Amino acid sequence: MTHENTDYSEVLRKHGYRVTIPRMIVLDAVCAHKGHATIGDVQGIVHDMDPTIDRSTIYRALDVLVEVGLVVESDLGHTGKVYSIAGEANHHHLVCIQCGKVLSISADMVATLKQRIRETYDFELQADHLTLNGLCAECQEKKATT
Amino acid sequence: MTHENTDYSEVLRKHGYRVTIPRMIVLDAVCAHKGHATIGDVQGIVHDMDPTIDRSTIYRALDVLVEVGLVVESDLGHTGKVYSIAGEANHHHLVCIQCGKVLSISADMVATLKQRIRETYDFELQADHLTLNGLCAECQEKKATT
DNA sequence: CTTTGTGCAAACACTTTGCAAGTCC
DNA sequence: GGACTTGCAAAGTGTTTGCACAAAG
Repeated sequence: MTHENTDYSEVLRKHGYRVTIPRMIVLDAVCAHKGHATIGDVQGIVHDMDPTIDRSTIYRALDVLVEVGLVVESDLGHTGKVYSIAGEANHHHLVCIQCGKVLSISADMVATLKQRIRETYDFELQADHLTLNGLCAECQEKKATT
Repeated sequence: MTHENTDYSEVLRKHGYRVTIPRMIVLDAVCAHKGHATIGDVQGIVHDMDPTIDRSTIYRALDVLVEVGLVVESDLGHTGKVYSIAGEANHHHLVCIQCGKVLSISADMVATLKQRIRETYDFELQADHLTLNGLCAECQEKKATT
């Protein structure tokens, strides 16, 4: 569930990258902020752990972590890019285009759609962190009242 | 098909906005660039029509047009925000997270999912311009070969 | 004639880059 | 020791804002 057991050092080395403290901290930060961490979130957490780590380093570390596959980058639209530990439970997101609220839905909800799209278009929907936009219950009401 | 027949002047006025040349041109630009226009696209087209129109004006005009509902703003992730004329045919998008390619799929493809999500979560998926991320055929191969 | 919209320029937030010093292997 | 990384500071990007002038109703 955490990344403690995964040999992330190994993964980095395998890709020719070095294992450094800033990278560990950035990885920890993404892990700590369970769920989706915006760049802002990550920067905040990293800053708490070690204020000397530079913003640019965080950007570069995230790039590396995404490239080696330890971290997944998704785009929830409203919020900008978000980062999460790879290999977490499969789940998708309903993002309200009005208020930005995020709901999680189980992967099997979209399983049939996924298969139909694969068959018809030879297009493989994202396994985890698929994002679906729309209106949440409250914002539907707000819109109706207007 | 174009916005010629719609009384867009009326729509603007109804919302308390004035009908101005820059706004018309921005609307024309979105309309001209059939499909999804990025902000860059719009700026380019507008600049061609009238180079004196300022960037800031375009941003403001788009905001207004989206607010009154003449233009729809969606977020395809990779490309950033895109704009399209409201009321065009319903269709959704498959966006490749690798190469950014965009495929269109018909609305009824997701109809059942849409209904299930409405029933289960009281969440109304976007009627048009829903965006689904994943890997296109080519990028699946590329990834497999790697 | 009053209110709203525009162009300009400056401010802004966010991200990227170049480089010397520091760190990992 | 040599190559990769970092921090710093500076340069980009793309977007927003304040304000005097122009235009719409």
